[in-house]
Amino acid sequence: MSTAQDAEGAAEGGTGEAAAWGEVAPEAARRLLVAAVGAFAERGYHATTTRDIAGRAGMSPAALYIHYKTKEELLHRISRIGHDRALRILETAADGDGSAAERLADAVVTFVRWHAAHHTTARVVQYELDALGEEHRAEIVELRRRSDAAVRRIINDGVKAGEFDVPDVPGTTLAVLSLCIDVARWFNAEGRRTPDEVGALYADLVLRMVAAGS
Amino acid sequence: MSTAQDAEGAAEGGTGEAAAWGEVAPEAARRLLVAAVGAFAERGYHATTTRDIAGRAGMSPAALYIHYKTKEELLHRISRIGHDRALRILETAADGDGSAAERLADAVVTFVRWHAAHHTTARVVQYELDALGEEHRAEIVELRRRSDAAVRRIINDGVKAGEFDVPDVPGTTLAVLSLCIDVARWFNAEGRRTPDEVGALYADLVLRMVAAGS
DNA sequence: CGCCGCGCTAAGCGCTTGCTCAGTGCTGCG
DNA sequence: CGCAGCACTGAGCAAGCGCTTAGCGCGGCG
Repeated sequence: MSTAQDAEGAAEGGTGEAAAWGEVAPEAARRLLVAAVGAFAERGYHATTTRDIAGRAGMSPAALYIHYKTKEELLHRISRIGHDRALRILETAADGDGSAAERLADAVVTFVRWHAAHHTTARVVQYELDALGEEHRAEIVELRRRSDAAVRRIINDGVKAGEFDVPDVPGTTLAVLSLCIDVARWFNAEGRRTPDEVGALYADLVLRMVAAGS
Repeated sequence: MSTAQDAEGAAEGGTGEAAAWGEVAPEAARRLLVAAVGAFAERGYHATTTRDIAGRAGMSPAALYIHYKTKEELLHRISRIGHDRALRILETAADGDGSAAERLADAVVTFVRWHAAHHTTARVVQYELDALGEEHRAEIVELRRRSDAAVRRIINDGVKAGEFDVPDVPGTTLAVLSLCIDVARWFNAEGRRTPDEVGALYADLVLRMVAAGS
């Protein structure tokens, strides 16, 4: 059985922050992107200067503009890659072949673990949407719509199969995604919980929300 | 029986956005504060200029500095008032005299309804913490710690009374608060759901999370 | 060897930012 | 009426912003 964990595992070989961006080339562009993720996550997009990003990447401010047209394009690249990964996690789980409860638990465990393990990236991806330009934001919003659809599909399947008791499917879908996304806001790498622990806790809570196994 | 709804009701007479800031005087200072809430919620603190705020309040940029020392003080005032209100809602519910399930439902309904009805204010209050200065942030963090304690107290009471089945009380407390807070991010006044509907939906979901009545 | 092309830097342009200050008009008191 | 007090404005300062441009150093090719 293929699980959403496979999607997560296949997406990145290592566990470090930079290792997750292996697909970005050339190396200087990747360094700038990783620097931007760190700066955006720490201070927010608007409070981050191009000098800040270039400095973190060990380059002069002008070097940024050889690889990216604007500061906003950097944010768009980060947001696009992050949303692609998030969507793949959820669609892989939704397309799995277990019961609805198994697929929902798989989706939550993997989605939450990614938000916790990559909470700096996730914070930028989830909370800096408004800083994107009109067209870029529209593209990202479409990806989010598909993420919502994937989770709703699992819950709908569970209701039809009699596994779940969910009076308000769209509302519960929204709440589940909201709960998982907000992990990026509060998760602290120095805290007591590991990403795996948070994933397990949240999967349990979400299964209770849909009243699975009652 | 006194409920958290009383705390919410007593805090503000009307339903409009400006009516919620009745305690702020004089009138010009209140107008500036309401303008700042709108601008911060729409574009974020760092993307908002003092000219923006003054313009919305129908004043010149310099007028802002008669009532507030800095732009950051404006944010602090908003954050302080909002956190006070949120804390009062949760503590009133926690100190109520119903069962743990009733008090938890009361807390969630009222807390969520406030986040939905005042989602512009709540967005600033919940998502612009990092923009505060060192000392101001420490003051606000303490209020948030007390909010967490209020919710944890209700859940602990429910566990002791045998009403709830909660393996991880701190983790579940965190999840409940996170779920409610994130309402401020996605709630849209033009959307299909009213604050009351979201409050009722969320109270149901949270009671399921603590396995009340199983 | 000579020199082309590419990645990068130093310097800086035009503009906006948070914030200041001298001065203006209006309100209320004698 | 006269003037003091105060909320407020017009103009603008120093600093910092996103971004541009001229030119430098260096590796590869004829």
